[in-house]
Formats: sequence, structure tokens, C-alpha cells
Amino acid sequence: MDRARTSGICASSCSQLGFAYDWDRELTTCDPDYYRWEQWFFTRLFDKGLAYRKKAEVNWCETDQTVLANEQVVDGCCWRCDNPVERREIEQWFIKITDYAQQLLDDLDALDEWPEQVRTMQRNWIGRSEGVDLVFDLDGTPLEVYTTRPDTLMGATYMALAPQHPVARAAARDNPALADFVAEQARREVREEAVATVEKQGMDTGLTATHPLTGDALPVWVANFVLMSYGSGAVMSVPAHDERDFEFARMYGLPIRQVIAKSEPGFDYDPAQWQDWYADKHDIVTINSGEFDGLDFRAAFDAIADRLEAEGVGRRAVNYRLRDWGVSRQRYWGAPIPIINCADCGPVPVPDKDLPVVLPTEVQFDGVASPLKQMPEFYETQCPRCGSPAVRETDTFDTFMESSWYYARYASARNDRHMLDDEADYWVPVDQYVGGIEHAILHLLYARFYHKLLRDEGLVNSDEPFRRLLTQGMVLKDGAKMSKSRGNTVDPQALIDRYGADTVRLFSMFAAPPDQSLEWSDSGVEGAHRFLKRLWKLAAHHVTAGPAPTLDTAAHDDTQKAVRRKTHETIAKVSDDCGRRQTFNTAIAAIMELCNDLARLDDAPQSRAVAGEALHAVVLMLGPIVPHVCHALWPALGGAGDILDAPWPQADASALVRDSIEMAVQVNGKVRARMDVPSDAAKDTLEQLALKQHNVQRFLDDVTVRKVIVVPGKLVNIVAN
RNA sequence: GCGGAAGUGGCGGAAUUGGUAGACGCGCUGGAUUUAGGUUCCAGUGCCGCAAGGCGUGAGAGUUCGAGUCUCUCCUUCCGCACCA
Repeated sequence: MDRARTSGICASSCSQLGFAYDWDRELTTCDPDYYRWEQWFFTRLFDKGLAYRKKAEVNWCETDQTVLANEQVVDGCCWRCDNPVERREIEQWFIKITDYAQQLLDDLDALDEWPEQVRTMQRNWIGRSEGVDLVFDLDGTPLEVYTTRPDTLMGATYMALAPQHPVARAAARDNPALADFVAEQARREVREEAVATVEKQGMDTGLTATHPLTGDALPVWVANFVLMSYGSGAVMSVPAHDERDFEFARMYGLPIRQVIAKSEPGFDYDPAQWQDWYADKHDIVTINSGEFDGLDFRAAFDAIADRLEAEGVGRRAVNYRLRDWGVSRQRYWGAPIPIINCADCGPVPVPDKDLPVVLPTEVQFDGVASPLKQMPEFYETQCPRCGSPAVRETDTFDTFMESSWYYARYASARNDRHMLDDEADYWVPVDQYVGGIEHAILHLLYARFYHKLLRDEGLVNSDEPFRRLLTQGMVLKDGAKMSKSRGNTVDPQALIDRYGADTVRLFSMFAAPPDQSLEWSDSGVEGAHRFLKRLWKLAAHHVTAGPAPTLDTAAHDDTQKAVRRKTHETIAKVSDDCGRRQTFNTAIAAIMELCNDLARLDDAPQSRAVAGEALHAVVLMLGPIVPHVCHALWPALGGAGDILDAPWPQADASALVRDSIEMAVQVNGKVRARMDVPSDAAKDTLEQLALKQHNVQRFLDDVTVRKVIVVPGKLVNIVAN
């Protein structure tokens, strides 16, 4: 689906590149055979109360005539068409991802084979915080706020409400100036960097709220920096210890009351100038807080939270930044949401026997709006519960619904009786998943959530969908991302025609580690091609000379020993690079080094035996990277059967043994000589040998040796002055 | 503003646990083969220096016998989040 598009490689090039897909498991997410299970699953979620409908302020893309999830708004614009997003209130279907916020957060710790960057991004997106929900009395009605700083409660000097807050709206009804202010704020720009930098504005409602502990009357303001979507949409303002509250208080002349001080002396509070330590949680002590004076953050938090709980005006609470997943889309292209709206019964799920709700394909487009909304034959139906006339949902699912479980469906793609079966459960989680970093908090969060939903429905037994994640880098050309819109793409077909698929594959793997961006280089492609020709010639030379004799390691001279050692060192390195480190570029470099050594071997019988062993290993190791070349070389080199069935080569420990090794000799950290020493030489011997080196002596003439550091197998450092 | 990653030759990049910086490839220089170009092969290629040697991993300090790697300060780039109470 997405993969071919992001890599810029068309489908026919894909097959020529030698990618091995199991087409028996092919699936199409827009096919009713696929989305019927998604619809069935949604009805299960509805029954469990995990899918619900509510009127909500949403991100609306006028161009695409649809709602977007928070995750799909990028820099205030639609992730798809890049046009600015507006706010609208619309009836939407949501799935309760917030019920899983803690699990989604906790389980990140177990994903130790995911890039730290992705885990950090998801942690920040979930945005867990610990605090207290507490109630201020507003003429007999409770005004609830959430705070992570109950320790500063005694410093609250005013209340601030989001413009959309019900209390603000109510107050605006008989206050035209306030009504104007609230209306003005509703039209504000939603681009987030614009929101973050906009000047703080507010207006007094004239109301007062009663402080739950002191009984003080605090003025209630409406403020543009308070978000309706986080917490309760109202905050207690502690200007002395919150930068925004401070700025706002200074702007409107509201009182500032310091209630925490730095525990170490030398930090004076200046109500005219904000200082970073005002918001510190560490090394602080409470002051001006009556009975709560003299406490550090934790103690003050607990003491005040305990008091609020004891008086029934507050309780400890955990809050998340994560919002429920809005899955309604007003697009035509998608899986219809399987709900029937009945005037009497409300929203009723479509019964199993009536699934799938098939998306009509004979439709008339009239502008960009979904044609389903003009099709009575689609939406006019009967309520499955009471039989009276009812209206079918015309919205479709967010397509991230489809991509959230396809990985599991691959393992039961043909099952028409179950969404997922035991075979699917056997194959998940996916051992190795590959994707772009752009899905760090879109697809990868939805799929993790969906997997837990599948688990709780009893369809899979694992907690997470993807055990190991590789976020591959972009392909760059002249330092810029390669893309059709920039017109700087390379045509893979032309490259395949000119060099063959293996050259393209080899270059792609060699140019950079897979998680880094890759700088496209035409001469680099030439280089990859050159290496494959050299390999081919090396093999041809070996084969043409006839069968090589059996290896006789006892008869090897130093060169033959060295090349054979190199062969097995290379096997060990390539195995580690490919298996653990996933640095295919260094694996290829190591194989190139080995081939360079092979080219220098003579044609003596045992040299040919060594070369034969090495070539077998090289072809097996390169097989996954340049499959076509290796497929042809394998039988030519006398390999048995198909190379795909041949086992990965194993390093022979006995070949790795060295009689002697080269060590560097440093004087005061500078290399002055290199020496060949027996690999089992004792430290004393190494020290003596090092001191005897001619070029070392030269540097010891006028100085005294203070210390000699011996790192066996590496170097000797002589410290002298 | 907050968080994360990175900065190494002319270029892409190596250096995995604090231990010989620059593997491998590209490019470049010289040579061989060739009528010539291309291909192929050989040699060289961090910088300064005839050499001995000196200098060198964004800048500056520090720890260490020894730092690309660890610590601190700063600069730059990229990415993510962004008034989250």
C-alpha cells in the first residue's frame, strides 16, 4: 500500500527487484472481505462501550470535506492536502484509546527493540501527568480544575476559563463584551505554533470562586491560553509559580502571591520579573501557606491533597494529553461505519448477519462531498432493533483503522469465518517491522492500541504488534528529500535496465545504515556495479580452473592462513552486522575487504581451496542483498540445491586463532612503533619488547619512564617525562 | 520555549565496551593495457612538511596513561512536541 509510494518504486519495478512476497496472503483493505471484519469488530467495541458517539469540536479540512484526528493535523494543516485546518462541532464516532493510555505508556518500556526516539515521541504524545482534581465553589455550583501543583494551592489568586467553557458561555449571555470576546476567540487561528505565540488575552467575568481551603473569593477570568480540550477547561492560576499565569497577572494587574521559596539561600523573589526557579519542583520549600509551610514539593503535594480529599473537595488524579481517537470521516472512500440511527433506539449496530455494509460503487460525485449523503437507497433502512424506519451512517472509517490490523490478517487472509484465527495468533507479534519515522505517533500508536483491543476480544494473546522496529531513513538527492513534487526522483526502471536489480539493491544497502537517510549517488551506483562484476570474475576464475582440492589446514602457508582467518572473521562480523546491529553497510564493506584479499591469492592448490571456501561464504552472505547474482553463482561454485535452502555460514573458531598479532607502542599516547608479538605473550614480555623498539628508544633518551600500560592485544603505552 | 538525535577527509560513510581515527566505496593523481575514448589492472590519496616530525573528529574547557567516544559550557543542523495547568 503505502510502502511502494513512499519509496517511489512502482509495482513492476518491485517484482524485478526480486522482493519475495507470499501472494497467497495478499489482501486488499478496501475489499468488503477485509473491512467486514473491521465493521464486525467495531460493533463489538460498541457493545463494550469502547466506541461511542459525541458532538465534539473537531479538526475540519474544508478542501477534503472531512474531519481529521489530532494525529493527522501537521503544523495546523491537513496531513493529506496540506491546507489549513478549521474547528467545527460535529457528531463523531470515537474509540476510547484513553482507556488504554496507561497500558500504551507502560508497555513502551518492554519495546526495547524499538528506536528510543519513537518511544519518546509516544510517551510525550500520551503525556501522562499526576495531580489533583479539585473543586472551587462558584455561587453554589462546583467549578472543577486539575492541577499538577497542589503544593502551590495557597498561591492561587484567580481562576481562568477556556472561552468554550460552559461557565464562560453562560456568563457571556448577559455580558455583550464578554460574548464578543468569546466569539472572537472561537475564530482564532488553530495553527499550533501561532496559538503558542499569540499574545495572552483575557476578560473578567465578574464572577468569583471560593478557594477550597482559605475561603478567599477569587476573580474568575476567561483566558485565551486555557484549552477546553485538556483537563476540565478551567485552571486555578498561581501567578507566582507558573509562567503563563505570571504573564497574565502582570498584564491585567492581578495579585501575585509567592508560596514557594528556593531551599538554598540567595534566590530572591522578584514579582516584576519571571525567573525559571519559580516553577521548580526540586530544592524548594513552601512559605506563606499557613499550616503547610516548610514542606518540600512531595510533602506539600501530599499534605494538601490529603486535606482536599478529607474535606471532599478534591482527589488525586492522573491526566493524559492523549485524546480519544475520532474515527468518523466524511469521505466516500472508506469502510462504512456499521451503525443505524433510529429515532427511538438511538445508534444501533448493524447485526452480524447483515455485514458487511458494502460501500456502493455505482455513485454520482457532486463536488467533493461524499455521494453517500445523496443516496437514499444507501441510507434509508430499518432499525434492526425496533423495525421502524431509520437512517444508516454515511460516514466512513478513518483509513488508519484498516492499517491497524492488516499485519495480523496476513496470517489468516483467507479465513472467511473469523477475523483472526489461531494461525494469526501464532504468527503475531511481527518479528521485524519496517516503516518511516512519520508514523511514530500515527500508525504505530493506533496499531499498538488496536492490538490490545484484539487481545481483549480474545483474538490474539500478545500485548504488542511489533517486536522489533526499524525506522528507515529517507532517500535524499542533492541534500533534499527525493520526491515527485521536487522532481528529483531517480527512475528505478532505468537503473534496473542499465545495471540490473542487484546493483540497485547493493547500492541502497551500502550507502548508509538503514535507519539513516541515504544520499543518492550515480557514481556510487557505478561502484556497486563494479564490485558485482569483480565478484563475478573472481568466481568465474575460480570455477574455470576446475575443482579445488579439499582444504588441508595443516599444509597452509601464512598467506593462506591469513585469508582463511579473514574469511571466518568476516562470517562472524557479517552475522553480527546483519543479525544484531542491522548495519548492512558495514557487512557489505567487510565482504568487499575479503574479496580484495581473495583477488590477491595465487593459484596454488591450497590457495584455491581457501578461495573456494571463502567464495561459498561470500555468496551465502550476499544472497539476501544481491539474490539474482548469488542464485546463479551458488550452483556454479558447486553449492548443493537452491541457495535459498542453504544454511547461513558459520565461523570456524579454530580458523580465528592467531599465532602472532600486531600491537602499537605508544610513548605518552603517541604511536611510535608497531611490533609483531606472539598472541599469548605475557604482559611483562610485551613491556620489555615495547621498550626495546628502536623508534621507541629515540623518544626515551632524555626522559624517565614513569609507568607502562599494557592493553593485551591492543597496545603498550609508555608514560615518560 | 520543551524534548530527542546529530556534527569525522573533496563526497557517502567506518571506528560495536575509553585503547593504533578515516575501514569500505566514490572522487581525484600517476602508471600499465588500448589507435583513441571507455573498460580493466597496479600504485598513491586527512592537512602541513624534502624528511624527521607536527597538526587533526563543530568551538572551548575538564576527567584519564590514553577521549571521535565520558563530563561541563557554547555554536550549528535536523526531527518531534508546542500555552497540557
